[in-house]
This record gives sequence, structure tokens and C-alpha cells, in this order.
Amino acid sequence: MARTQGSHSDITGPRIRKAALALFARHGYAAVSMRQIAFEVGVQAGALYNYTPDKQSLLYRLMHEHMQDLLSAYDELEQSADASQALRQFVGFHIRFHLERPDEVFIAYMELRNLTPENFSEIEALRRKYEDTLEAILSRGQEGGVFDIADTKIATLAVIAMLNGVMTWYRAGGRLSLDEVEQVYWDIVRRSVSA
Amino acid sequence: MARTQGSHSDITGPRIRKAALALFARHGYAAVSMRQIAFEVGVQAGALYNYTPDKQSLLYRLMHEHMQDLLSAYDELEQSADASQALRQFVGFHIRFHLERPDEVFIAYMELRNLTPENFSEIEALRRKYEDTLEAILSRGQEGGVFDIADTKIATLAVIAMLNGVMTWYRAGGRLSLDEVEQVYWDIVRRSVSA
DNA sequence: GTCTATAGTAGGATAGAC
DNA sequence: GTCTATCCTACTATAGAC
Repeated sequence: MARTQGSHSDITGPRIRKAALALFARHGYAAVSMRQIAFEVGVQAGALYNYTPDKQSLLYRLMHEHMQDLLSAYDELEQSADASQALRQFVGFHIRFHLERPDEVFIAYMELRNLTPENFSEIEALRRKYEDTLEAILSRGQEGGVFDIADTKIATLAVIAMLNGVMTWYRAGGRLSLDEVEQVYWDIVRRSVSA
Repeated sequence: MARTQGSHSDITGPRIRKAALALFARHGYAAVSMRQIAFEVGVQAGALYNYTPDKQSLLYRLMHEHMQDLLSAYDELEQSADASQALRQFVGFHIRFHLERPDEVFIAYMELRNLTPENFSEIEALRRKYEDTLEAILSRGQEGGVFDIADTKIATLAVIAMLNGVMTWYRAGGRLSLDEVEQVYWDIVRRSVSA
């Protein structure tokens, strides 16, 4: 990993974020030192400060980019007008998007408390925005008589919590394929909100 | 908080664990120092080592006691022979038990990675044991034709994940009473597994 | 049982050479 | 842009006095 002197401004930045992502996900933000990150990248600790003003900004940027990616990716879907179809779409999207980014997801959830209050507010707002897209689907179906939901706010949180659970156990190449996982979860979600 | 010399062996131990619990839950194990804990208790850092061999043991003990309490409390329930009733019982028990101990629950979930491998294995075994009690209920109902579940293992994890979500938003004195929360979640869980 | 003091280590961040 | 060197702070854990 040792590296002699040289200029690498265009690649070092991304490598730092990649290393930080993996280390934060594995050991937790507080337990990871700037020296560890630098070691993974193959530079000295001081060099990191050419790319981030401090450790906190590194964490914030990782979380912020992840949430932006999530919202952008969802926006790019062609949303079905049919609430039931839209819900199915959401379930599949959520599971696949999150399983493709286990480290980002883990950090986005576990490291919220290590953000400064200002940074926390910004990330939290993005998370709410994402939740709102699901709640909109549930409300639409409820009003159209397709769903029968006692409390759409709780149902929103319940569905997301349930889907997030897949991250704790799913492993590629395991007992179930991704399609099967998606099918099983859709089956559970569909029942839980159906009229 | 400052305290002059004196002997308090019977009360200092519990106070240390109580302080550690609150601090670990709020800031995370890695981010909390022994000095902070000592300050909360009103002793010097060195005095903590009369009660715990090290910081790791303090974390392990908190998590272990929590899991033991959980299993004991569930064992004390008179379990209904009817699978549907048993599931309803489980939902109510899980929600109430966990909402009564937000700090313990938070730590038991978030600090798993800060346990040594040996300690992790022991806590993990207790967690599996708890999950198994729910899976037994679901399997029983499935075999009796009361439930219609594609995959009882996934359903177990999905239900627990969903119920755990309540911890992230429920606040006493909020929009919904505990009874209402329990009712809404039971409604969702019941539908999601019903034949 | 708690104190003060400290050993020994490691942390975030910066300064100046190349 | 990266290096080496370092400031200053903080940490866990221990030793010995009271």
C-alpha cells in the first residue's frame, strides 16, 4: 500500500471516500481513525486534508450522496398510476437498491448520531422525503379503496422497517434468489395493506 | 457530581452500569470514554475498574443482561395454544417490552460490532433463541392452516424488523396510545400472515 | 473503595519541505 | 499533492497513597 510522492488529485478523492465507506461500515465512524483511512488509500494521514476539511465532512458527504442517489433513482422510475402496482414497484426498488449498497445503507442508518446537528437535519430531511413517496402511494390506494390501512403513517414506517430487515440476513448466493426475496416480501407487504 | 472519598460498593456498581447504558445509547460505545462514565457517576475513572475489568466487559454485561431479561420475560407469559392468539400475544409483548427499554434495545442492536468475537457469539445465540420463539408460533399456525406463509424464516425476520421499527418513532404522549400502537401493528401483522 | 498521578498509546489536525 | 514531523489533546488502564 505504501506510495511514493506524486500527484493524484483526480483519483485520490474517490479512493478516500471508498475506503472511508468500507471502514465506517465495518467498524463504525467513531472507531475509525484518519490514519486507518489513509493507510487503506496508501497515503499519509495529512494528505487526506487536501480532500476533506475534517472527518465529519467525510461522513456527511457519504451519507448525503447516498440519499441523493436513492431519491434520484426512485424519481427515474416510471411510476404506475395504479396504487397496487406502484407499491409493488416500490418494494422491488427498495430491496434491490439497498441490497446493492450494503455499506452505504448501513452507514446511513447507524451513523446518524455521529452527524453534527446541522448535518443531521439535512440527512433527516432527505430520509423523510423518501418516506413520503411511500406514504403517497399508500394514501392514494387507501383513498381509492384498493388498500385498507388503519394508519398510513405507521404503515409507511412499518413497511420500510420490514424491507430494511432484508439487509440483515440476505447474502447473494444464499437460499433464495433476489427475485424470490422480492416475491416473498411483496407477498407479505401486499397482504398487510390489502382491503 | 464531585464526590469525596467513601465506600459505596453496593450502589456504585449499578450506577456505573446505568450511566454507561445511557451514554452508550446516546453517543455510541466507541465514542464514550471511561472518564465520561466516571463523571456521570461522580467518581474518578480509575475507580470504575473496581467494578469492571475493562470497557468491553461493561458493554457485554449490559447486552447480556438485556437479552436474558427478554427471554425470561417471554418465558413467563402463559402462551396460548392457539397460534393466532400466541402471535397476538407476541406482538403485544415485543412492543411493550422494547418500548420500556429504549436504551437497552438500541445498544443491543447498534453495538453488536463492538463486541469481541466471543462475546458477539454469545449475544447472537440469545437473539436467535428469541427469534426461534416467534418462528415456532408461525410454523405452528402454518401447519394448522391458520396462517398462510410462503417462508416462515423470512416472515419471522420481517415481523421482528417491522415491530422494531416502532422504536424509531414512538414517543409516550404522542399521537397514539400504547394500546393503539399495539392494535395497529397487530392489524398489520395479522393480515401479513393470515390464510 | 476511591483518590491522585501517570504510563503508554493513539487520536484529529496543522506546518513546512519537496 | 504528498510527505514528514509535530502540536495538543484524549484515551484505557494501572500503581500506590489514604
